Amino acid sequence: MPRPDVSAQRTAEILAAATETFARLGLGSARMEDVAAAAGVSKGTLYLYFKSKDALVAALLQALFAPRTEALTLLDGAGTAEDRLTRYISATLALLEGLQSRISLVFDAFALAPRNEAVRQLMADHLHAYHAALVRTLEHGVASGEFRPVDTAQVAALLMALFDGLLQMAAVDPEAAALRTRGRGALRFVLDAIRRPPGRSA
Amino acid sequence: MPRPDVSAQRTAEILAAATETFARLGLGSARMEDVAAAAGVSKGTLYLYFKSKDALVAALLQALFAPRTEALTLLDGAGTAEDRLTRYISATLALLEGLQSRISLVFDAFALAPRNEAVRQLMADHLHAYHAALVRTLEHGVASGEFRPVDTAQVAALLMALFDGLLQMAAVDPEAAALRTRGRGALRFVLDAIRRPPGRSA
Amino acid sequence: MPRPDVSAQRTAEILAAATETFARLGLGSARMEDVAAAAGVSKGTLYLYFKSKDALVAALLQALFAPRTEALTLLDGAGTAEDRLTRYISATLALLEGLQSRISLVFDAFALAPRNEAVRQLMADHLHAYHAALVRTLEHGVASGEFRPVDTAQVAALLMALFDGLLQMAAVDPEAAALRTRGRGALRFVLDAIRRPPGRSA
Amino acid sequence: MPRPDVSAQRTAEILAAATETFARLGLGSARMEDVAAAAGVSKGTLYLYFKSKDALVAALLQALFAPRTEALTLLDGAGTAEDRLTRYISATLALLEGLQSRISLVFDAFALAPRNEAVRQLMADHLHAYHAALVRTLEHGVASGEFRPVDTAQVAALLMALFDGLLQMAAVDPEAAALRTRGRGALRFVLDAIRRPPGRSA
DNA sequence: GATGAATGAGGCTTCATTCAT
DNA sequence: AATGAATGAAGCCTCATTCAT
Repeated sequence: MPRPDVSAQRTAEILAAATETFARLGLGSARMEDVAAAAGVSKGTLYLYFKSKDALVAALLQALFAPRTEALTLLDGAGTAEDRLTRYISATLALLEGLQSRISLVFDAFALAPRNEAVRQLMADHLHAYHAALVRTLEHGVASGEFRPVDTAQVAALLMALFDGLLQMAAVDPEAAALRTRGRGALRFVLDAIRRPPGRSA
Repeated sequence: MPRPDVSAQRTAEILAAATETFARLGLGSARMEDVAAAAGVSKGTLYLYFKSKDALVAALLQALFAPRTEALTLLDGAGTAEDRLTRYISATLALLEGLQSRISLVFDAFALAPRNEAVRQLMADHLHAYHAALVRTLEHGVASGEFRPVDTAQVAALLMALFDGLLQMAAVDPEAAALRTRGRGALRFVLDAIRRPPGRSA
Repeated sequence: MPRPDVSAQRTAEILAAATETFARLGLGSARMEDVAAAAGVSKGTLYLYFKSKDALVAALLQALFAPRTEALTLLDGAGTAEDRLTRYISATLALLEGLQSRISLVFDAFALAPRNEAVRQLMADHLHAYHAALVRTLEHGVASGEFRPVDTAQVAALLMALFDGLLQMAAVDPEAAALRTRGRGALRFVLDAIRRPPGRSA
Repeated sequence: MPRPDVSAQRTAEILAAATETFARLGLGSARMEDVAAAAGVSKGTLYLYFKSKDALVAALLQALFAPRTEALTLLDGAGTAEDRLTRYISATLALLEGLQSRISLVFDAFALAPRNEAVRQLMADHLHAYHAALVRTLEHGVASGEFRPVDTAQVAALLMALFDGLLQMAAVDPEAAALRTRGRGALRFVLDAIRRPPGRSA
């Protein structure tokens, strides 16, 4: 009776412990010893699962961004463009709130990006996928007559900037509630601005 | 008669060299040796002007945010609210473009904030002043009939998020031109959304 | 009826793998993991057959020197002293050529000797047996009138130095052919020098 | 009044301490901490003078072989070929006796050579220079009629092997006196063998 | 003030060895 | 017997900081 894949489980445990530890202490200041302690294993064990601190960080950041990238599929789901945007933003805001405690990792990642090709690639890929999905949705809305014929690339960038910016603000001044409120408010603001006035279409 | 304050000049030189060096190598990775070399002084001299690496970093971040805070005075200048916002954004975008090469410092600062009270305070103060100035300007616009009666706090947060978010995106995918273009586009978008329709007021 | 001693066979396999691995990577740099991989067993298994890395090394070096010590019996065989020396040298040169790829082990052993009593003893025993056998043979040659009445201890030391020295040179500058050629040349040189001139005895 | 070149002196001190320490404990087992303690400096200081343990070892081995290479100039001095060989061997034997306590370094070096290009090059260069100088001297002796027309390359190799072999034997069984005695005996033996019989030339 | 050699605490990583399965 | 995951001691190296000159 073989044990369940101990290796994969242990990998996940270490990744979770590393995420918590690096978020708490910072990518640069957290020591591998801290991660080991948090994971309840010895320092040496860490190196059975990850080649180096750098590799652990890379894996961790990948895991950190994966759900955000996955949430993008909501933008290609069913319903009006506005439905999709609303649904996506709800999901993302929930993610970001769950991220709250690990938020400094995102900034560590941004700070690291210019000097770490793996990290830079990871984030660039995420941002491009993000932008492309938003553009698709906005174009769908424009084509269906839901939205005015706006510059979709521009508005997509604006939306991204908006939400990333909110995240940034939340990091410095964490009023947990505000993030969700402001996020929804920001979306409503943009939708109001691009929505085709109902009467005009007649 | 003592020479003009040589000390102050040397302090500024070190600060400039530190800014360049920390931006290039990262707050965590840059060594005091690197800063000394960039400043053209010895390592020991650094400690005559700054008590420690932490103190140097704090001073540097303060200097980094100072011009952005100063630019806020443009929001309280003369002219319509739209004039002021436009003027302020132009100045800020110019600052940000000048910051381009030091952009990762901002992320380092954000990453550091949760674990360094001095840094956190610095950034919180900046954000609060920023927000307050925007709110004042927006309220002025609403009062003067320039803007529709929007939730000024909400729109102020939105504008801040917008510009910080653009900065963040520029860091990962630096199309130098895009920052200014997108910045102006974003402002226009928001202004279009909040501007009172000219005919309606009649 | 138990199978033929599986243990002994496994021990030999591990020893062979260890020899190859330690020769390739060096006594100090090769890891038990490397040996295990080369032997096709797990790391743990190594410790079932050898108490420690040190014990494995000791066993390995013993095995490395054993054939050289065994070859000494050729010096006590039948024939003239010159026959015996020639026969012995041929066998030894063959051994050394077979050793070629493991030659660095010999130097590792020499380097280890002053700090490892077991190794020092092993090598000292070998050298003493070697010297004694050469002296016996040379004395036989002198007694039989084959050789001039040389200082046999001195010539024995010289012969040993000669062959070990050739081995050393081969390690740094491995012209495979040279070892055998130079070895035979060296023996001939010495034999020419100590052989009693044929005419003189009349 | 500038101090005498402190740096060079400190470099030499560290090199001396490293030589002693590595010889005593072995290249692989000695820790940088041991070297630092022997040199009377801190671990960090070592790295101001040598980039890494490897670099320190390389420098040390270079310094170890340098005097032996320099002694080769004696082979190109004045006098008969026999004079020169005798003079060279005396000098070398003196060196080797002085080397006695550091002899295991030589074997460490031989063991390292196949896996460390810098070391291999160093030793190969030394051996080639050594061989070339011996050949020149022997050819001079042959040309002047001092020596029989022997195969000089072969005899040169033989002489080198002889002395290196004696060194090797001394390492395992260090009878300090023996080295010098055996060394001179070996040289005399070879000279007797290659010297042109005085009567024959008539 | 200025220097830069020296320090040593501390981090990352390796690897011989153990032991539960 | 065999395994290989886990351990943790120990080594190399870095770098913020000090201080004698």
